[in-house]
Amino acid sequence: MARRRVSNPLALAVLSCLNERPMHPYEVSSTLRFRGKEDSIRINYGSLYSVVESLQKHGLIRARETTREGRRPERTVYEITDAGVAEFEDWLAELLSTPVREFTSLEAGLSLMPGLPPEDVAKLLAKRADRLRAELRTLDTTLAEATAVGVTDLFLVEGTFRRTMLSAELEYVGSLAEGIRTGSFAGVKVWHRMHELRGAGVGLEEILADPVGHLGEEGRILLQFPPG
Amino acid sequence: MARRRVSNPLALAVLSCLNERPMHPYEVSSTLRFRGKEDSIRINYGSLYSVVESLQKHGLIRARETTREGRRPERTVYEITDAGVAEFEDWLAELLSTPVREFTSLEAGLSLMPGLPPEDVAKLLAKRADRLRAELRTLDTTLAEATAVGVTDLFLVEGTFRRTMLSAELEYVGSLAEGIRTGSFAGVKVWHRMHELRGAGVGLEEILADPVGHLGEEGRILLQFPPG
DNA sequence: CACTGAATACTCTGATTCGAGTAATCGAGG
DNA sequence: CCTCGATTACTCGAATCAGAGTATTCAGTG
Repeated sequence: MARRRVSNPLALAVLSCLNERPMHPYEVSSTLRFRGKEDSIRINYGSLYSVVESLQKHGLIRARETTREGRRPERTVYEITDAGVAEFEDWLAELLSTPVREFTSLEAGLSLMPGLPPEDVAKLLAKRADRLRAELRTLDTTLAEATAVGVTDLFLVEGTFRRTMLSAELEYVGSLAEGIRTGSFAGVKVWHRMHELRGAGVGLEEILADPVGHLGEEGRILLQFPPG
Repeated sequence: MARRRVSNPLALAVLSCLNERPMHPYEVSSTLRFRGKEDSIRINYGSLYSVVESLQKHGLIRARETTREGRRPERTVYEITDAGVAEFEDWLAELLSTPVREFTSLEAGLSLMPGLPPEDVAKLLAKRADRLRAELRTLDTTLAEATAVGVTDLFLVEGTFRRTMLSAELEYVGSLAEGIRTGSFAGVKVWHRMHELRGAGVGLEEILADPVGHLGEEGRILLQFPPG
């Protein structure tokens, strides 16, 4: 997605609004907010105005008129260009069809989790599971309410997608927490022993220099695959 | 996560390395690469050096010595401070225990998908499903190979997590594509008709001004919940 | 009819991020 | 012994982002 002139998804949302009819930036942001898009696309003023300027610079939108009512700040109404329509369709098609590697904070956390003792990690993950369950409950009631009022699947798609992903995360996190707690998760013993030694004042560097000596045969694995 | 002085997850990875032993920045990056962390944490030089500087500025790490071999650029070796260790543990605990709203590009795409005709979207999503299947195959062989060499669960956790999430996404995307194709997904008819009219030269603005007139009773929903 | 809080409509600045670019060293091959 | 590509070790600048801050209008309240 780096090759697009304007890469912020907010720009796509702007194009989507202007594809409907000309608007001024603030109207774009209110429209998006009203339609609940802020739940799937980060909207903030700083980005909005720089994104609009950038879209204009690249010929994807053009200023139509600048009006001023009373002593209010002036409003510039923009309209989409043909190039803008093409970019909108192409970009949207790409977003839907092409998975991109996204780095989540949980992945970062998991990849560095050996930095905390297993008992702590198990507790932290269990807490996360609780919070995920709470989020899921909220989301479910929101979805149920919307359905009750007659909103169709089409407008709930972001919500149901989020539901799917949250629920997959919950299942993973829950069973991981359990596996660490009960020790069924392979590697917990060495992991635990490592923190025991550290607590006793042995440096990580020392342990890694001679894992078998400090941790027994199970530590051998660290020679090839050091922890994070 | 905005309240942390240094918010880039790369900073956490740096702390994690320095928690092991003092290193110079480039060594940190090689270590992380060698351990495969670049798959879960974005590592790039630009960020690395500014993150290191920022960590130093906030007293979480400190420069230990600056050496120079021959005419090579000089290397500054950093070590973690007590405050740094505390920050590392606290931050890691937060990452593991607290879900944060993350905006994925697919969510953005889904929330704006009414901008393309349903037939196109169904095809694009089917393509995505294919690509997800391919990614899953690759990931599965990687995991199988690692297991075969004796790597324990502990060091495969990022991979198995990614597997879970990919597979949940695949299931959702696959069934969404199918639902749109077959019409079992509620709202497809109106959505299709809208693009038919647009193709015939009717503006979106016009349609939205009188949805029932243009789309029949099913268009009524647009009065309350306009599309994206 | 003065006051308050919400909504309108941006502007500005500092911080971050990215990735291309630079420049030296080292080992392998012809 | 000379060169070529890989590795080491960063530097720099342009672009982007975030979000606090500003200034005006308007609707409702006492």
